[in-house]
Amino acid sequence: MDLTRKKRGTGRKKVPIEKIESSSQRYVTFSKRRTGLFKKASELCILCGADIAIIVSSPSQKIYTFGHPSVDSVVDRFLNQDDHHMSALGHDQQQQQIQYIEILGQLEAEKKRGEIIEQLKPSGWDAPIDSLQLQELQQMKQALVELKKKVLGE
Amino acid sequence: MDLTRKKRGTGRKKVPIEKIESSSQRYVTFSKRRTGLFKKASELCILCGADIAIIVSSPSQKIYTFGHPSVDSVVDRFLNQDDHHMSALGHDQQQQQIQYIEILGQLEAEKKRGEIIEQLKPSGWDAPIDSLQLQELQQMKQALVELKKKVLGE
DNA sequence: CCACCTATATATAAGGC
DNA sequence: TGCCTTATATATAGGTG
Repeated sequence: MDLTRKKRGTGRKKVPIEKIESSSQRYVTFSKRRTGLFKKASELCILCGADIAIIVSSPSQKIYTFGHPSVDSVVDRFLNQDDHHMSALGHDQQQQQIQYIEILGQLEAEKKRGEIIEQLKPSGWDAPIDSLQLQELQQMKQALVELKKKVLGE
Repeated sequence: MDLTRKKRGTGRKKVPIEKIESSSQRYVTFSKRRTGLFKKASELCILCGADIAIIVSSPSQKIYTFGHPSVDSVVDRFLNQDDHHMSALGHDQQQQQIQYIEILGQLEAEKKRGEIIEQLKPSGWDAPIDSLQLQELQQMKQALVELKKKVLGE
């Protein structure tokens, strides 16, 4: 072992959260991170007794899935939640989900400036938050806490 | 800053990948890791241009989802795969998925040896599902509202 | 494309407020 | 109940075989 201890590999470097242009590099990253994502999911299942279904569609349309106990069972439970009838509202709200991702990207791209904060200004956003959604809010809030930190100067 | 530099926090400790007994601790971990999982997913979406849908069912049956561009679109593509009509095979393959998780546990326990890994080869599976609706996005929306307020500076 | 390495970037388990 | 800090455990980008 260790015959010459020559430095193989230059170590990890920071990569901005934006689309990777090099297709070959993008594929490598996709492969590694998909594996990591599935591993994280399985750990969450085991540690907390949660059930999870993940469906990933690569740029080339190939589909990969992860499911515990199975993709079916989890998706099925999701469908049986109580509402098959809210499809009309769904569309509008999907935009919110997309926004979440875009905001992540924006903050990442311009975190050095404090100008972004202006752009995020909500006009008259206001909504009653009942206890049921409190947990969800907490989760999402946590998600951007560090981004906020970066924006305010990392 | 750093008036006393007293050591607050003992730092992260290793936690075995097995069910967390303490319900309160389990909840904390579930919350943190779910957030982390969603973040990883969003990064994968951005970095590689992938589309992802994640459905998580907590031990208490509460459902959380992540989707880009939306849970619907991804699940839909999943369903429309040319082979989603082979529901018969699904069952058999589900076993492999379960195995995947179990093997990860073993890996964690015996990672020092390099012989177990050969078995995990997740690829595309299919599932007999009809259609998918969503409503958790409502919560996402609420979350975003709160997040924006936070970013704006409380 | 897979397995393995190294150097770093990130995620997070514990505690303190 | 939440948020923040700190010390570590993990995940991974870049390279090699």
